[in-house]
Amino acid sequence: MKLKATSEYALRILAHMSNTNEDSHTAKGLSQTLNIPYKYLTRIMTNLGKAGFINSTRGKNGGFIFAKPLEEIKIYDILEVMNDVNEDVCLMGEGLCSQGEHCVLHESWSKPKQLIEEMFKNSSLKDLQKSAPFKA
Amino acid sequence: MKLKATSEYALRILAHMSNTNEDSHTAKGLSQTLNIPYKYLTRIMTNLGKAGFINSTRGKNGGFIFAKPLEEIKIYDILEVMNDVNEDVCLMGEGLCSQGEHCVLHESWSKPKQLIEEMFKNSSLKDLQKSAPFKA
DNA sequence: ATTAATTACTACCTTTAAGTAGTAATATAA
DNA sequence: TTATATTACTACTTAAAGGTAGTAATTAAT
Ligand code: SF4
Ligand code: SF4
Repeated sequence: MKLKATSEYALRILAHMSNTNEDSHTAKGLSQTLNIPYKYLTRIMTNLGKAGFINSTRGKNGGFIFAKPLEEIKIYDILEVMNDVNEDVCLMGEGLCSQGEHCVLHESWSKPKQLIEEMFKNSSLKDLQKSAPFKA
Repeated sequence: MKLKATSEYALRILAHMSNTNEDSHTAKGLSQTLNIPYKYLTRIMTNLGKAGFINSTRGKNGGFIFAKPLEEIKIYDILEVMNDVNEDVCLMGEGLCSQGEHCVLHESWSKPKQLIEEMFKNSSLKDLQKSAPFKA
């Protein structure tokens, strides 16, 4: 049970950005601070920009800043952009189950999954702000 | 939140085997019934055999049968063999968090994860027997 | 203008999971 | 003993995720 690397990176980046009061962050700085490969990070940043979470300015003194209030960026939205959401998946595959009957594991699998999904939908970067205790 | 295809296949196969009272199942039959690519399935079966879950006999009338009582085959064991367990992973990566403090999402992420893991550890194929309502 | 610092884009490389192909080994039955 | 039905093994191919390299575009400072 694990998000993909790209999602973890995105969350780390955005959580860290929301954590600090610097108004602008450079790819270089984020890469070093958060230990994420520079080139890979820049691609993620571009995607986060296209998704409307952050704005970027190029050139000297350039960097990234949030494009909207932190409470409007839900964790779920981030995972969606990273192509990392899988709702309603049977633990044995997809579309396997005949409707009506459920195997004994169904609830124990789908309930906790739903809890996590709800959490992702209900929490925003605002919630993470000042609360992500990174080492770096 | 999703197991890898190989794990899903393995669960489907074993759940189905435990579901039917045929004493032996062939790769061909399982492949057709469960809609799993034949060649891929045979490799999975070999692994399940090496893991000690099933026995195989080759040649005419050959096939696969369980190697031990269903209650001794835990879901978790199957996922372990399929290399699909990830305990104690932070939602932002690994080894990131400074000890002692936790971010606001930690519990909402790790608690449900733990529930699922416990379920995997506590339930066996015996539990799935006669309870997996497959279409096929 | 020139230079330096930055993001954006395009294309490639590597690794891992998923899937396929061919053949060898084994067991049964005719 | 030959044919047939099966699993086991080895090697390849494909697809997707993760990661790298080089260069173009943009901005600001000098
Ligand atoms: S009931 Fe069991 S087999 Fe059916 S969808 Fe739920 S987990 Fe899958
Ligand atoms: S507290 Fe938050 S950042 Fe730290 S390990 Fe838990 S989920 Fe990750």
